[in-house]
Amino acid sequence: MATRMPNSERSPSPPSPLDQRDAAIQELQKGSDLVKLLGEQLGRLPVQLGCRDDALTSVRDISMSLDSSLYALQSERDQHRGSSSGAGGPGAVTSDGGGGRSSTRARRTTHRRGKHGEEHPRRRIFTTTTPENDGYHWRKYGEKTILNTEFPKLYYRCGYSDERKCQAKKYVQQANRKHPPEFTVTLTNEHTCNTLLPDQPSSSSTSQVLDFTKASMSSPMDPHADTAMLKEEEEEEAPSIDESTRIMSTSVSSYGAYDYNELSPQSWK
DNA sequence: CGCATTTGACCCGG
DNA sequence: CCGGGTCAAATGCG
Repeated sequence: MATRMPNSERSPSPPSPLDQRDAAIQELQKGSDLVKLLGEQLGRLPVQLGCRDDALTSVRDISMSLDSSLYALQSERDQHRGSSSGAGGPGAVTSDGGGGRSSTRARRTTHRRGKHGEEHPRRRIFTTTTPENDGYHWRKYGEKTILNTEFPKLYYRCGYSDERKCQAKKYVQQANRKHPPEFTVTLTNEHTCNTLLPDQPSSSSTSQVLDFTKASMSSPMDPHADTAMLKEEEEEEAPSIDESTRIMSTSVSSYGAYDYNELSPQSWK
């Protein structure tokens, strides 16, 4: 467990001359996150406001734009840094996966990925509080407890990966246990299927994912309203986990500076 | 009854 | 050898 990043202290401002592109990426990330937050805030507004859905639509639009720009920039930087390969992508897909305890196990001699260095697929890492509704259908295919982490990592894959050959994957891991729990979401392989789920907005059923069916919610906020009770995602762990709560005491709420890990096995602990 | 999730086993890279 | 990622049989839910 001596595997620690030599950089025990992450400096917010790297001394090396950052490209304008990197700066733009950071800002875009921040903007994307903020927009997501805005979307949540909007979503929690009373539906009675007719403009709410329109606003949500706009927010979603903005988010997608930001995401696209971010993605493009990151791809550019990625291939600039790594090899000069033009991103062939997972063209040859070996049918065999990892598991399969069948007796007949053909050893996969073909190199799945990772040529000579940095050929890893695109990887977008960000944090959000609502990993469930990003507009895609995800199918969970695994869950693993990561060392030195408090919460397990959940592995999702595009629901149409079979028919549409969509290799998009998504790893979700709870970052902290605060009440608006944040989740670190790692998104790999852009969606090749354009099967975005029915848009949330529109007039009709507004309760697609969030069940406000019985929530009267006369008042916008209840003083004791804290148990949001996420309809999915993340288990509630055993009640024996306490340890010392000294980790990450850096501020509560208010996020002026986010910590974006980029292809680095960094951990909070 | 069909589908998504669960969960232990397996495989691979470091 | 260990840890992370994936598969696929079993189970639960609609």
